[in-house]
Amino acid sequence: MLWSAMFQTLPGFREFYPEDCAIRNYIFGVWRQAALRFAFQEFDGPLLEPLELITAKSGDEIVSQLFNFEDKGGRAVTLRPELTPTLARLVGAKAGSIKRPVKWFGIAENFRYEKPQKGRLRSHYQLNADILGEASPAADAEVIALLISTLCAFGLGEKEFVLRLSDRDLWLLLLEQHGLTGDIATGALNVIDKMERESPETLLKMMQDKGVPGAEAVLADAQKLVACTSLEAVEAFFADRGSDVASGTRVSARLDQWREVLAHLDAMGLAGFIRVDLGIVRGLAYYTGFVFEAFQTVGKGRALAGGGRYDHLVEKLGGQPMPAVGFGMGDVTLRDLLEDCQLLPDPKPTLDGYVVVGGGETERRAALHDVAALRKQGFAIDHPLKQQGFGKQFKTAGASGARFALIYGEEEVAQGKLKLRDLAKGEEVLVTLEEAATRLGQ
RNA sequence: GUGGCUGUAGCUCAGUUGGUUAGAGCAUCGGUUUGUGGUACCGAGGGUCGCCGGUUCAAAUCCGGUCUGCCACCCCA
Repeated sequence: MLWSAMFQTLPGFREFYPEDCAIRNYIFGVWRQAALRFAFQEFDGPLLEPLELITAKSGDEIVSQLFNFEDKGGRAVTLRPELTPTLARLVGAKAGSIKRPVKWFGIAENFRYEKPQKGRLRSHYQLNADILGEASPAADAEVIALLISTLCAFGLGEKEFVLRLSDRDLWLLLLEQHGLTGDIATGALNVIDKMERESPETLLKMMQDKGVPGAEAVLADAQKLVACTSLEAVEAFFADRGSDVASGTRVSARLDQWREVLAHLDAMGLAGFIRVDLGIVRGLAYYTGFVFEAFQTVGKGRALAGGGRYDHLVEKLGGQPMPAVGFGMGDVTLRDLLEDCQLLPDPKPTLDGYVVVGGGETERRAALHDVAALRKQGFAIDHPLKQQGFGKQFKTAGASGARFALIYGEEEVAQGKLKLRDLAKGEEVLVTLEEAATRLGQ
């Protein structure tokens, strides 16, 4: 109590007692296994990065949300807020010699200096998976398939989440047809991103504040596009509004890419998860094509993961041009959801045996010898660290969750054997160490 | 960053209009039980009532501040 009164955990940080750590490891394990099955390779980078690496990607405004400081060498550094800049640097540095496509994933602790709230802490873990060096929609589909499959590996299904698929290219084409390009178009996109939450009046005002000409017409079209829930509807929308030949050609080329992604996912049996939803824009300016979000459809609607294509980022961070697509999935929201759906595994440790020892020094030595031998063979064995009565030891053995109690009393040790008690069934057998190992292995 | 709510044992919570030494259940530890567990019974440990200050003869209780957690906004890599 004294210590906890003197030092409390920093705001927005978590501590992992064994039960929590077991859950964390379970989540990491499922993430890793899913990514490896998709033939992604694991990588990692430094927790601490030059501040500039982050601002180069996201702009100077982001500094207010970073855990940044000056190190003893006078360098401006920051705890990493995400893994993508590190990835871009690693891949960019070897862009000329690396085998493509690059399929990499990382499980990283990320930090952000924000006011903590449930589901949004100052430290969280994230699975990141990215494909670099492949511009075709097959790469987008592969990444999306991994995202969906990963969530399914936890036992989640179509009832629990959907994947909302959108496209910044399509939006930019539409805005271009309205004569909007560059910063004005980006500003308009930021407003469109808020269409779900804000009233039409507010949106119009926001558009006008950003200096978007013809804001009313742009918004009217945007509403129609957001209302589309299928690719056919999107096609019809663009066909109805008409356009010049050049623009029309680019729209139809883009729609071909949509068809490819959807066909790919359909062939993998994942079509049921996909929702065409142009309402997803994602605030980040660096996304260049498809953007998507896994959105939970039970309980409180939250985004479980998000990502998209970012074809210019590697080049921007000093490397060579390299198309890229990827996603990030945080552990906090995911764990909350798994808890709500009761999909978390029993956190009890899986012990093979717990030793019960009676008598004196002879029995204790015999037990310790066997403990060491069984552990060496790969079994998880625990034993009492102090002399206790049999009753007490059996109580502990039962509570430990072990499958067997290994009993070393005077009678057993005198015969050079031990008694094996199946703690669930209550059956006991007198066996040698070798026989015990055989039974533990079954 | 802005606004609101919140805080008593490891956990869930009682605690009378301010009034002796702040309680319960669960959990933990010990015992009943130096050769047989989950049940039962007995017992113990564990709190400067989030922290600091103020009012008062007297504060867990009233007032102010502060920190934390939660909710909404902002932001969302």
